[in-house]
Amino acid sequence: MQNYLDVLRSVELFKNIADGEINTLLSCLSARRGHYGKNQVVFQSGEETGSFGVVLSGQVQIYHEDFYGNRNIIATAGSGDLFAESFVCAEMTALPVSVEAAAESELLFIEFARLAFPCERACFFHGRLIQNMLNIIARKNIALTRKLEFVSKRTTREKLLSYLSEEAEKAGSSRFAIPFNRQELADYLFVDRSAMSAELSKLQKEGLLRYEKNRFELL
Amino acid sequence: MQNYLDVLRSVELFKNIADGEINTLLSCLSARRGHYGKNQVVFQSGEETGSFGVVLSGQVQIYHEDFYGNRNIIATAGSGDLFAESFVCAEMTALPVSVEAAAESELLFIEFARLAFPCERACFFHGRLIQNMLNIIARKNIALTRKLEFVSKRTTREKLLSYLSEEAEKAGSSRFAIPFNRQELADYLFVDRSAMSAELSKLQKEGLLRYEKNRFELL
DNA sequence: AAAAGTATGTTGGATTTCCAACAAAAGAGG
DNA sequence: CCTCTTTTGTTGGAAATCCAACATACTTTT
Repeated sequence: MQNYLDVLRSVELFKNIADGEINTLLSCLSARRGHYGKNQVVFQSGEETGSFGVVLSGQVQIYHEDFYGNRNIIATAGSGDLFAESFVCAEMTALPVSVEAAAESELLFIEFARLAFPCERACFFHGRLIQNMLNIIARKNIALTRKLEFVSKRTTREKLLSYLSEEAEKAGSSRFAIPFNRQELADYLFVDRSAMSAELSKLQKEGLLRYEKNRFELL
Repeated sequence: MQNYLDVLRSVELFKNIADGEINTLLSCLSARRGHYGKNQVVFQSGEETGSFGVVLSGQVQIYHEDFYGNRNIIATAGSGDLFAESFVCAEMTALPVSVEAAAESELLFIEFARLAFPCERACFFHGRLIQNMLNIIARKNIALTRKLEFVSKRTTREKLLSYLSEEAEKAGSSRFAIPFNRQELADYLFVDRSAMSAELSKLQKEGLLRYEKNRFELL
């Protein structure tokens, strides 16, 4: 695992755990490592698993296939990210999604039970780990709720304004930068890029907004 | 607290904790109780709090006010529900939302730190509680992701089909009942009720679907 | 500096939603 | 059984989105 120490250090789940402890921890958790080729299936929908994953290198795609066989990409996880952790923490019996390597990937699997229940050696980090996990999932929760607030709006204009207004709030200023380019923002808000671009122009013409690249100002 | 024992029993956070233990637990957590009149503010946006709430009776509304002062209702919590738990578990410094009593309510407040860190008496239930909390938040997470998958679709038709297709999958059958009436479903999918009703008729006419009341069949 | 590639803005027509108003059906209560 | 209320379905016009295509500006590469 030595060669992935820099990645492991950046994994939020291992926050506040000293480098020296990570190896102990991984063996206590009996973490397994696996190598996956591009497009190789990691988890199959319907499968039962007590383990979640950590991406050491490469990238995986989490997707859902509906009744008609359409594949819906729910998320992608890159180096340092967790995947399938919510399902495992919710103690779901069967996975409602599939996971596939989007590129050649090195993955780490950790059993939830090992993480959640103190071991006989009473390793100190179990408490830390479960708290980190709670933190991660709670943050994801907040991000999802936030996004849902934007996309609940009916028009592109309203979506934009609610998004931008919250970015302003977050920045504590009416002038702020956003972490998206136009296409990414459109994807995030589930709208058409060109229509969104047009709406942005309109908002600027109407004097509600000023922008240049990814820097905005609400007026 | 005696008079609320039946509610406390139904609180998911206290799952797998014996009735007899609940009083010990509440005092170990130094839970505070509070009475709120209708429209009284429980938490103010921007406020710092280390406590989350449990609704013992009545109802609270969690909402967000944007740049322009529009109030956005994010959720309502009724008897037995938690509120503000994600923010506290994410260790956010300031609340990004406000909470207000929607009716005369009896609320319970629990400090996250008390819940997460074992006390000097090493009460056994701390581990249980934090695991329950992880479970609750993970489930909410899954529900939010699920909803986001539906509302990410551009047309009412696609939203309906993806929602119904997942309900079918959940039920393990192409015949299933949904927990919403038309208005509720429209609100859930963020679409217009009448347009959705029309789209449902159309789907039925086209032979993709059969329905009656809240019972559906995918074809 | 030229060329290729990427990001953003603009426009018009087809499609879809939204909105408001109304009709029909179902349910609740007296 | 009748009345009142709620739920669901229907319709037409206004508004908004989507889509495709293209123009322009900006970046990166060679």
